[in-house]
Amino acid sequence: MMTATNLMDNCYIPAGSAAILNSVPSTLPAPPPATLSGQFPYDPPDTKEGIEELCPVCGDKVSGYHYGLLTCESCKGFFKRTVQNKKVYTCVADRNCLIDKTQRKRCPYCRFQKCLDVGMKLEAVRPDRMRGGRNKFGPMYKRDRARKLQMLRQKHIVQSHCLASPREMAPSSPFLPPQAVSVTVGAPSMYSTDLTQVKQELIQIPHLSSSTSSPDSSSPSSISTTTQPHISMLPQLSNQHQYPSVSHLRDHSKTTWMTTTHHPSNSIIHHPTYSPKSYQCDPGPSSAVPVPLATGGNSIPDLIRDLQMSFVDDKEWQSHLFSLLQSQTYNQCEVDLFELMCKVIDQSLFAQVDWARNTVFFRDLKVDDQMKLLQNSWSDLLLLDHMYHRIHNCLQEETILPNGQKFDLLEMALLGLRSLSEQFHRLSVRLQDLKFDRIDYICLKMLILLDPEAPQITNVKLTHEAHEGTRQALLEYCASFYPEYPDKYGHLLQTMTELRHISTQGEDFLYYKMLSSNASTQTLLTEMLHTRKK
DNA sequence: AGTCAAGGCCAC
DNA sequence: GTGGCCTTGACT
Repeated sequence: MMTATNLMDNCYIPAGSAAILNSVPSTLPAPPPATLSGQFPYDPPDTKEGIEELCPVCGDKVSGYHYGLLTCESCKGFFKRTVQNKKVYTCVADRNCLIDKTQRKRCPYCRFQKCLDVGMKLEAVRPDRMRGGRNKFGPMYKRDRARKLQMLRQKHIVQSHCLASPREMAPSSPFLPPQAVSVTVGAPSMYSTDLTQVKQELIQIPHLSSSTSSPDSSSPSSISTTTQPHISMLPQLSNQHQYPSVSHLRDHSKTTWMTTTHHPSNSIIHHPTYSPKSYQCDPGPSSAVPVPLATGGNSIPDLIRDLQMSFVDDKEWQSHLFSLLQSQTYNQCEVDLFELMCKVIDQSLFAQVDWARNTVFFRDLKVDDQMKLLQNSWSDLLLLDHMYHRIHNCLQEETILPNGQKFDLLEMALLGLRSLSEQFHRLSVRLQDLKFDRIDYICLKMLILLDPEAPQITNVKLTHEAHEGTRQALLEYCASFYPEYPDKYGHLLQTMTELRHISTQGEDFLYYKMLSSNASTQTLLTEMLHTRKK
């Protein structure tokens, strides 16, 4: 429950975040109707046209930048009153009330929650109530205006080009779907339709709260704990924690977390509209295993067939990644890239948890052992995922976020340590030389996860048997399908040693960077980092 | 002097 | 309590 005393505190944790974790998200305002700019496409758009948007909280007309982003006058006033007067609201329903122009007055609790969700900044409300003047957000507003104008101009250029030859149009980033280049005006129209659809597909998916950033924040210490919980894949946990901790997972698991059956939507988030350009180089259906012809009539070992069942489609993996990035930057003028990286890694960890708990062997282990195994392997798994998707699905090194910022995907895979990229590339080349395929990837992930030497696991026997079984299956597979690579199996295992070498350095880097930046310890990521260093 | 994002005012 | 309009004042 939101309290008066912690409202202005930097560490304020929105009361609704936990509740929203497993509730139906309130919908974003409906996209504005498709309209044609008067003289489009012959006149360039002006600045004003660029901010003709709808309030991200209620969908009313925007009156300007207020507390960090473009909102309407009423939400501005509401946010100000709430923060200044330290209002405490409660929701009489399920903390997931629809907030739109006509219903925004019904539930102040959900309205304030949504204000925080979309990125309104508590710190922009002045404690001293001083009038007039400018605050630190001024430059951010300016950049955002410039960026919106530029995007609008680009859109007009692309649009005119598209009208001339629609088939030649290609999105410039995963966040700019072909549909975005519709005949509409205003930035939200470029994304809100997509997000609404995404959110509808996520109705069953529990939420994770997350942070927005201040424009000048260069370290997580300046994170304001407002949330953007619309898109997430997390189990609901404590009210007290912005993020669930591993220990929470442990407790919670006894009721729902580890015992729930796998639902595809829990780990697979469809992004309905965009299509990353990286797929253009995808030679075929990514979920179809690129299996070479077996010699001597051999078939894929049964175990591997079972393992394949728990793996999401490759395209959906990327789709999920870009959905996360999009949701974390939607309607944000500017985000702190380090903070964003940590958030995405953190949520990737939950995806990793979700995947692992549905895999053979692992699901038979006790929760404590499951946690130990994940703590032992998460960074290797993250790195291997990126490496695989880079090799087979043309995952880009970097991407342009919806707000125009550049985000380094490779740096994220390296846990922030960009200097490891050369080692990463070398290892990628080695794997490519070994004809590293999807089954190799699946087996290696399992071998990394089911490490019988992981510290403090109790059921060493089962873990060892699982590891041995997988190892044997991979060995058979390599021998049957890649006879021309006599020691493919052995080389694959060697690369895993190198993989760990890279991920360990990344972990060290991230650990000390987060430590020195006084980051929140209430994320799964920080908990994983701390656990490994204990 | 103009801009615009803060806070304030007050009819509803 | 809400929300449209007003006042303020740093910044350009």
